[in-house]
Amino acid sequence: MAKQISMAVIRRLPKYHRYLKDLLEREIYRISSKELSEIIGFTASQIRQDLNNFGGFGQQGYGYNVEELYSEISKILGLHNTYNTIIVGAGNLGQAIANYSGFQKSGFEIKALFEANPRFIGLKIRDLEILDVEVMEEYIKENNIKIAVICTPKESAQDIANKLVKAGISGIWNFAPVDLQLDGNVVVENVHLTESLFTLSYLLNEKEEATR
Amino acid sequence: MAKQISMAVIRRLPKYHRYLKDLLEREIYRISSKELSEIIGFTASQIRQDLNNFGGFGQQGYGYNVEELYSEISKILGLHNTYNTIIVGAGNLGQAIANYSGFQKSGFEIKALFEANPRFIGLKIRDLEILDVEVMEEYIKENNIKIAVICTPKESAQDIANKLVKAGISGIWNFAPVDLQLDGNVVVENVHLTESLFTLSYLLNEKEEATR
DNA sequence: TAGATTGTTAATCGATTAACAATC
DNA sequence: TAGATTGTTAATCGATTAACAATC
Repeated sequence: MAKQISMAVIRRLPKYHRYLKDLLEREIYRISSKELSEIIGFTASQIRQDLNNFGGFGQQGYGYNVEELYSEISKILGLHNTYNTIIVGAGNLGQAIANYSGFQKSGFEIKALFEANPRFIGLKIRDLEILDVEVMEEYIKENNIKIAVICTPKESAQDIANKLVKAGISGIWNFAPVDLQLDGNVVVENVHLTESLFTLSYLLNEKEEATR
Repeated sequence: MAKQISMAVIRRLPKYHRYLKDLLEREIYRISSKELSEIIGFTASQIRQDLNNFGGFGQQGYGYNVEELYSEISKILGLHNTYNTIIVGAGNLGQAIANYSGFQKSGFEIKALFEANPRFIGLKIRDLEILDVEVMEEYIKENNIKIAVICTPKESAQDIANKLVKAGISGIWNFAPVDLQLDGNVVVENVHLTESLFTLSYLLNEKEEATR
C-alpha cells in the first residue's frame, strides 16, 4: 500500500497546479525547484519533498518540465475525472456556485439545484432547474450523482448530509457552518467562511495591538 | 511583547467560538476540557494548551465557565469591534456575501459594492448601491473603510489590491484565485474555493484507489 | 567534462500529546 | 477533606529545512 500523504502536502497540491498553469500560459516550459520556490513561496527543499511523494518528476541538472509536471499533478488531483454534482440550497451562495463556470471546467458538472423553500422551486439558474429537496435522494440514485455541495442554513445541513450519504453520494463540499457527523464512506471538505473572516478579524486586532 | 501565537492555534479559535455559542444556546454553562474535546474533536490537552496562550480561563476541579470563555474568545477575535467594509466585484459571489447577514452581525458592516462593469453600476443589492470602481479609493478615504472583500476575476485582483492598500485599507478578504503580492501594513486572508474543491477531488480519488 | 539540480537522508524545528503537581 | 480538573512542563511526533551524493 502506498504510504499515506499528509494533509499538509495535499493542501499544497492545488497551489502547485495553479502556478504551473500560470507558467504554461506565460510559455515557460522548464523550471527548477529554486525558481519555483521564488514565485510560489515554498522552499525549494519543500517543493522537491512534496513532489517526490508522488514520483521523480524532475531531472538532475535540468529541473522540471512544466507541461509534464502540470499534467502529473492534474492526474494526482483527479482532474481527469468528471463528477456529476448537485447543489443543495439555492440561496445566494448556491446560485453563485452554480453560476461559476470554473468548477464545470474542472470536471464538476452541476446537474441540478435543490431547495426546500417552495418560492424557489421551479425557477431556473442558467439552464439548471431548481428542484424540490424532497426528490433529492431519488434524483441522486437515478442520475449517478457523486458530489453534493451543501449551501443550506446550518439548521438543515446535518439532516441533508445524512440523506446524501444514504442516497450513496461520494463527496460533500460543505459551506454550512457546522461540522458534519457522518459515518459511511464519504469524503467531506468544508468551507467555513465565518471562520476565515474571524481569522482575518484576529489578525487585524493583533496588528493594531502591535502598532499601539 | 506578548509571544507570537502560531497560525495553527489562531485558526482553531473561531471553532472554539462557534462551539461555545452552541453550548450557550443549549444552556450549558460549564464545561471541562475533556467534555469539550468530545464534542469539538481536539484533544483535551490541546484545548488547555490553546486557551492558556491567552490566559487562565479555567478553574481547577471545575472546568471552564462557558459564558466567560465565549466572551473572552470573542474579545481575542476582535469581535467587539465593528469594521466598515466594502465588496469589490458585484458578481454572483460579491452579491452572495453582501446578502449574508451573518457577517454584518459579527461587526463587518458592508457599506457599498464596487464594480467595473457599467451594466451593474447603479443597481442595488439589498439597500446597498453598486458604485463605479473608479471612485473606490475616494470612497474608502471618505468613509473610513477598513476592510475590503475582493470578489473580482483573478485578472484584476492584484490591481484592485494595490489600489486598496494605497487608499489605506487595513485588511483584505480575498476570494480571487491569486496570491496577492502586497507590501505595506495590510492583513490578507484568502478563500481559495478552487483549492478547496481540488482537495476534495484528491480525497475522492484517493478513496477510490483504496477500494480498488 | 564541469555545472546544475534533483532525489533522498539527516538535522532541526514546531506542534501535539502525555503527565502530573498545583489547587479549587 | 477527597475528587476533579486545570495550568504547565516534559516527551513525542510530524513536518520543514538543510545537506549532499547521485546523475543528467
